[in-house]
Amino acid sequence: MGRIPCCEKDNVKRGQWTPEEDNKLSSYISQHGTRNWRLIPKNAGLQRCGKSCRLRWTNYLRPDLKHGEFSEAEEQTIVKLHSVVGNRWSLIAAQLAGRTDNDVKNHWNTKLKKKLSGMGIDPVTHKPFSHLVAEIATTLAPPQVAHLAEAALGCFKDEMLHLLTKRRIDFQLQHQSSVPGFEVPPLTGTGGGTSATTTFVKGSTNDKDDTIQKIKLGLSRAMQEPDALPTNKPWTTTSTGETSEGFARACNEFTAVVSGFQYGPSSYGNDGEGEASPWGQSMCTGSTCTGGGGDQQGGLNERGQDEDREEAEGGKSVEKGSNVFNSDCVLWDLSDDLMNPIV
DNA sequence: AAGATATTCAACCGCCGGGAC
DNA sequence: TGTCCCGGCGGTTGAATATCT
Repeated sequence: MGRIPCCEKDNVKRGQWTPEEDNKLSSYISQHGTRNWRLIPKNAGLQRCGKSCRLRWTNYLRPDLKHGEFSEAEEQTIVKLHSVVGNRWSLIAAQLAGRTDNDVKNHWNTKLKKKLSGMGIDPVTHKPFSHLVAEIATTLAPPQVAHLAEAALGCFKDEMLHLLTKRRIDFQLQHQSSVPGFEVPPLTGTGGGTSATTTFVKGSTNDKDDTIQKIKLGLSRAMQEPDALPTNKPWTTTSTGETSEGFARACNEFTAVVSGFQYGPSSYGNDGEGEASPWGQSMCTGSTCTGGGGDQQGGLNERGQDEDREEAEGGKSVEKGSNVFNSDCVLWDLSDDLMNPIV
C-alpha cells in the first residue's frame, strides 16, 4: 500500500530558499502560526513541501535563533552532553539557547570531532585513544597485542606528526626519566646523548622520527617486559596474561606523553596566543573520561569495564543525577528527562 | 591565475513515535 | 485494534565557499 508522500514531489521546488520565499513563509507563520505544516506551503503560496517549510523555519527563520560562531562555553556544553547522550542532537540543542539540532550536528561533525581527535580523544567514546587501545589490549592474547600495537602506532603517528609540525613544542619528557622501563634511548638528532630529558623543537624531522621511535620502543619494551613498568596504575589484570597488561600500561604512559603536548602552555586550541583555553581544564571530565583535565595520566578509573563498554557502544548508560559530572563543573541544569536512562 | 582539494552548512531523505480516528 | 497522518529526529548529500598547490 505504501504511505502517501507528504507532498507531490513533482510540483515542489527544492534546493536553496530565496528571500521572497523566506518572506512569504515568515509572514504567513507570524499571522497563522505553525499548526499544520502540510497546509502552510499551500496557504502561503509556496511551491514547497511542508516538511521543507518546517525545516526552513526551525533551522533558519525562527526569530529566536542565534546565528554565528559557537562560543567556547557552548562547545564545552556540546562535548559534555555528547559524552552522556551521544548523537541525540535535539536533546543537546535543547540545552543551548537559540541553537538547532542541525546547527549542533553540523558543528560537531565539522569542528568538534576534529578538535577532540586532535587532542587524542576519541569523539565517539570521549576517551583517550590510548585508553581505548589499552582496553582492547587487555582482552587479547599476546600475539594479537603485537599487531594491535603496530596498528595503534600507525594512528598515533599521524596525530603526533600533526602536533609536532603545527605547534611549537617546548616540552620536556621529564616524567620518562622517572619511569623504569621507559628510559629514552640515546638520540642521534637534537637532544641526543645520555640525558633522559629531551627538548623537542618544531621543524626537525629527526625529532619527529625520534619521538615516534621512542614511543615504539617503549611500547614494544612494555610488551616484552611488562614487569619493568610501574604498577601504580589501576589496570585491571585479566586472564589474558601479563603481556596485555604491560601493553596497556605502555598505552597509559603514551597518553601522558601526548597529553604533555596537548595541554601544556602551547597546547592545542591556544594557537600560541597565550590565552588559556578552558578545553584543557574541563573538556574531558564527564563520566566517560578520566584522561583529560586534571588527570593527565589517562589511567582507567575504578569503573567496571562493562560499564565503559556500554557507553562506548552508544552512550546508553546514563547515571541518574548530577554525579555524572564532577560536582564542580556542572554548567547547565539537566532535566530529569535528560538524566533518565535512555532506552 | 587556475585547477584541485577541503570545509562548511543548508537542505533533503527515510524512519519512527504518537495522536486522531 | 489497526490505519493514517503529522511532526520530529538523525544521517547524508551536495552546492557554495575557502584554502592549497
